[in-house]
Amino acid sequence: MKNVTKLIIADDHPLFRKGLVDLISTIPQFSICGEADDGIQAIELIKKNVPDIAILDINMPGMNGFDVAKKVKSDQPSIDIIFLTMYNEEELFNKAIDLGVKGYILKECAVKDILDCIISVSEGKYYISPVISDYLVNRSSILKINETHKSAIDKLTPTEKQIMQQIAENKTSKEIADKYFISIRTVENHRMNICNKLSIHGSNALLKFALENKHLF
Amino acid sequence: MKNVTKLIIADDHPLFRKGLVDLISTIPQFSICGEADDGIQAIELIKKNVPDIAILDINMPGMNGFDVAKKVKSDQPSIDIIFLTMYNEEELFNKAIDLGVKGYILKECAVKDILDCIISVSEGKYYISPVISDYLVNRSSILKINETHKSAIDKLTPTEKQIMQQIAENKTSKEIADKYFISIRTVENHRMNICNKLSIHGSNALLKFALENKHLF
DNA sequence: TCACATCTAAGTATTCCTACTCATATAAAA
DNA sequence: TTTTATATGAGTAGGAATACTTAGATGTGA
Repeated sequence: MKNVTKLIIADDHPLFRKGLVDLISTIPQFSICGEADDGIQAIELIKKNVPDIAILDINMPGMNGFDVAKKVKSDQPSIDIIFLTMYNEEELFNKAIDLGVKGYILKECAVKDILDCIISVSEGKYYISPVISDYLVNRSSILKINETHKSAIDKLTPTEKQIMQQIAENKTSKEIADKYFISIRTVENHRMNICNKLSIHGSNALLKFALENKHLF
Repeated sequence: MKNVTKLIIADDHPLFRKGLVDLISTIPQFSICGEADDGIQAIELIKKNVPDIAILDINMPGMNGFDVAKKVKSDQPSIDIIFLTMYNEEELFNKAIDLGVKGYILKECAVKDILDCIISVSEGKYYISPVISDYLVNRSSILKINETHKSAIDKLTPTEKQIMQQIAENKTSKEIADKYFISIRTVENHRMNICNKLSIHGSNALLKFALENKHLF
């Protein structure tokens, strides 16, 4: 393991950047080998100074954090990347994970969390902000929609819930019928009754609902 | 805010429970008002001693953590619940969130994380283990499958990706055709080409794939 | 006993998706 | 220039889901 971890910070807000630099400077284990105002400057600095970790703001002029991360990952894959962002949106988070980003923290996080993140990543671990829990709890696909549907789901009979489980596993009506030794028409009737109870309409609506609420049945 | 936070711990592994008790005892802010071996005992203790927070193992004999949490949430909803579990599975995690559980940590977590969790919950915040990041990264729906499919997705042409986005939004071929002023047959051809490129077969397979990989297009 | 919910099953019709083949136009690449 | 990839469109076929109606069997609770 290295003695000193070299960091580069890219953020277009000077004040925030200064705060971060000061914070990191209190830890002797880390040294900051560059600061960037925007994405393009970040790329150049990373190429020139070859840090261990690059801390990137997602929202920057010129190239955004994603563009920078993509470029770095293809040119210098050994450099770890931390996203430091204001946006706690699931889409962005998932995209970041897919890009191979090692850390994801929100700017609203406590100072301690930000340091924890940098330390974890420097130790080769992943770190995702605990505050993400709030977005996990608040995001539509888990709670907002579910709260609405949960009561409706309770209206389903045991057999109907069983059918929903099978639908969520992408089984066709025929497969479900064969599995439980009942007529395919019975399964189709259950499907229709479920659709009515849940106020679901349109083609494949049930499959979509079942996939999204899989864990509730 | 209270001065002392009362905790109950339910876990069927005595050694682990002792470790946890010792750990928590080092913090004067917390006091342990009960320990349980199994779910039923946990319920009784919680009813009798009325803690602020209940720390529950998911895998317990008799009633499991979910059963206990459900009962507590309906009888004494003001009591916060923390799940402490060996299982880092998405299904369990989502179920826990839906139950209104405030903390979710894995037993493999660092001691510090476990303390952070209890402190956060005692302050009214949610806390989900940073190590969850590992499961987020490793779980099939984000990486294992995506890694396999990502290369395949790159083979899609821009138009095909556009079609996939629409499919992920649950649009029918007809709706997509109308939106882009092209023939429904063109859309259907794109669908088929996409199916071939991704080696997808069967009814609704494309919809399912699109929903699961929404964020990649 | 009567009412109600649930599970079972079928008839009919429509819409949508999948599968496979063929064809034309265009633009980029070899 | 010839090939290749891409986007466009159509013919034919079959499988599957949705929509709506009707109806018998069973069990539970009032």
